[in-house]
Amino acid sequence: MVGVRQFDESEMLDKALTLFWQKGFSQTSMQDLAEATGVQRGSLYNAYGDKETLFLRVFGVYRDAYVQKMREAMDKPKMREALQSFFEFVIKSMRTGAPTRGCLSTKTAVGIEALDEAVRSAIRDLLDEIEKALDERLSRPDDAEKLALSPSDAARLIVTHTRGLVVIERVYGDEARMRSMADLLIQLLLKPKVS
Amino acid sequence: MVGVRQFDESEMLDKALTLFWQKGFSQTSMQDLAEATGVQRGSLYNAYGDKETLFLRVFGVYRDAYVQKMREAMDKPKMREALQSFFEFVIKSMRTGAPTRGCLSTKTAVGIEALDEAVRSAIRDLLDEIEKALDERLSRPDDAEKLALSPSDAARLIVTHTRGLVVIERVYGDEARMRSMADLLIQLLLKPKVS
DNA sequence: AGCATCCTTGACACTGATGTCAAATTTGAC
DNA sequence: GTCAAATTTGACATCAGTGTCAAGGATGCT
Repeated sequence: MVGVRQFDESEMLDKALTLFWQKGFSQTSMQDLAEATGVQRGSLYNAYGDKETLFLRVFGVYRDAYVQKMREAMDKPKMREALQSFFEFVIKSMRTGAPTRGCLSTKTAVGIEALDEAVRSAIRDLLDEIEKALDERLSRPDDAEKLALSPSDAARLIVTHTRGLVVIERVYGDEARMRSMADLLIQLLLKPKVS
Repeated sequence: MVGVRQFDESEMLDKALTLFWQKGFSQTSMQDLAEATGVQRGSLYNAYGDKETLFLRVFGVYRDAYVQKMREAMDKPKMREALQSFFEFVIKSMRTGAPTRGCLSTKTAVGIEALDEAVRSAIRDLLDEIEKALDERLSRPDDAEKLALSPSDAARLIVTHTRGLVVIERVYGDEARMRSMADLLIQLLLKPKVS
């Protein structure tokens, strides 16, 4: 290594993530990123080639952190608590920041029109991971509650539902409403066991 | 009336709607609109002032047509059929075009970052109308099926769920998956009446 | 210390967007 | 037919974005 990178990559990616999350992919310019990260535009182009490649790198950071925290949230013995905690994490994640940042993957999925395959597939991977984590958690038997659907069906339904919450957040900005929608779904999915 | 408009406004709005729906608000330029509608850019500026005002006008057309067709779809005697038909309409609406156009209101809601109040409120109105129509339909008693939630809760949950379907459509482009998610929700909401 | 290599920096070319405007044109009303 | 009012038209000003590049600057290795 001779000419060596002057900036801390991980720090830069974190700051870039904050910005992409806040503003969305299309509406974040390389100039914005340069200002927010303290790294010159030219250096970013030198390191990543173009905006999309940089985004994909940032998205990887986002995804890893997101999935890990989500799994932690769901790691509770009782199924109902696990689901409540899952939704709490999901909602809190969107409601952070001012203005609230929403959901990066959804913003990207819906915002980019010519969703090129690399980005689309990154988002798909994330949703697949979320679904998988849910499926695994829901497959654990629970003494007190019985799932109204198969774990895999329930997992998919929950994934779809969380995507809906994202949109509700954007349109109404009403956290109580989001919680209420989450509770209703849990209520439909879990029936107390009849002994 | 002295200097009179040369273009057919309703025809123009229809074509503009097609374009906005296909490409989304941000990614549709006035130039694009001029080409697609056959009306010069200057004329559009003369008639509407700016892009957002034109969009709001177009969105009105979209909304009226959407709500009307949705109400028609739900106008079936049996609740289950009404819901199936509702979801069929929603899904078909998104899956039209090549590439499929998705959902205009959601694209706009999630795509525009600095969602100015006029646009945000137009979208909110539409979702409110959808919710209201669902609530009304679900409030009709049904001989054979019993709703697992109150009509108003169910209506909101369905609205949220359809927003989720939009995102699934964008990410997976898988119509079968969308139908399956719709069916699962119907299944959870409707229990055959126990006599 | 010197060098090769990579990074950084600022300027640049290019493209495409929005919104403005004056001049030309159309057309209903008298 | 003439006129006034609105629309149409094409050119223009302005701005912001992406990506490129050459020159200058660091820095690890020998």
